[in-house]
Amino acid sequence: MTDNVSAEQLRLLIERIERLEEEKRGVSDDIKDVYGEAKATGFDPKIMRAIIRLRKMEKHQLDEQDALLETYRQALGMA
Amino acid sequence: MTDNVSAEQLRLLIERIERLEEEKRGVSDDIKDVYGEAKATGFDPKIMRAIIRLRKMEKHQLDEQDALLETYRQALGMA
Amino acid sequence: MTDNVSAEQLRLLIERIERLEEEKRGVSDDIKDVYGEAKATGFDPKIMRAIIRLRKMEKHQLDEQDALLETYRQALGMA
Amino acid sequence: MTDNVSAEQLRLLIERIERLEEEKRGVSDDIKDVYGEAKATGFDPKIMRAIIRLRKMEKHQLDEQDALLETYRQALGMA
DNA sequence: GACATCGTAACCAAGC
DNA sequence: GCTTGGTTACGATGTC
Repeated sequence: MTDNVSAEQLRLLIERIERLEEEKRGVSDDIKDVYGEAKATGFDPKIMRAIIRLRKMEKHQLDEQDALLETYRQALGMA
Repeated sequence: MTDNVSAEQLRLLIERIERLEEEKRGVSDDIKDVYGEAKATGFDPKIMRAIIRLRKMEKHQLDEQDALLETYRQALGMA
Repeated sequence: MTDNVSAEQLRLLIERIERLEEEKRGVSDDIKDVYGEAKATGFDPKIMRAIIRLRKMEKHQLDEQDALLETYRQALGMA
Repeated sequence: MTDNVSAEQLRLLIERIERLEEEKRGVSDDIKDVYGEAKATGFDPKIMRAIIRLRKMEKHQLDEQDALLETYRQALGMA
């Protein structure tokens, strides 16, 4: 870790991460823009967020139920 | 903040928090004990956790739906 | 788990856990309240948390961590 | 929102947001992958995060924070 | 004993 | 400016 090769490796990894985080921030900004656009069109962002959260939760709950079912199957030895 | 009164206040607040955190750790340990007991009785903790998570999510989703409904009512001016 | 006795046992265990988790949430809320009180008195919660963390942390762990961080910084040429 | 045109608009906006959020999740996963890669190479992800945080942080903020923390420590009689 | 996953806690930013 | 929601980071737990 003290030699130059490792330092260079570390630098590259960190820069890759920083670039990806920037990209991520960009997407976040895009999302914010869409909310702004929606608001300008007359929709209430708060309601939109609630709907999206609910849709996500419904999906998530389905996944959970599947996982639970699978867990039971394994517990019962039904590979 | 530099005087003794404030320092004493700060010390008391911090000690209260530390005591509460200890109490919290105690409850966490109790929970762990119940899982241990359940396991010893032959139940699978993993399944139990899945069930509890699901029950919590179901409740949470009901709350969300209520909140959404309320949001709509407000948006429509139906206090 | 298939017979009624086991099902009843399981139900009781799960309810005990759910009750304990609720209790735990209560203590967490108490902690939050103390922080709120501290903030209202003029103390900075963020710094308070840092202090509590410090008091909890073994000193030598702290030193180790600082040393490692320093090593990395030097490797990257950060003053 | 009550007529079909608005409902359709709303649907499109929500789907755009959901698509962007998925994209964002993808980038987050990429970041996680890089950390995993770094770990496999022998670097400590925790320290890497600390470095990235440092690089992001304005230096004077850092100094201020240290000074304040020091003030509190002295007030509490922590060496 | 190391890895991955999950749950929790802290931090931050946005909205009211 | 205060509060709330979202995100990130950390620690613990269970697994392989």
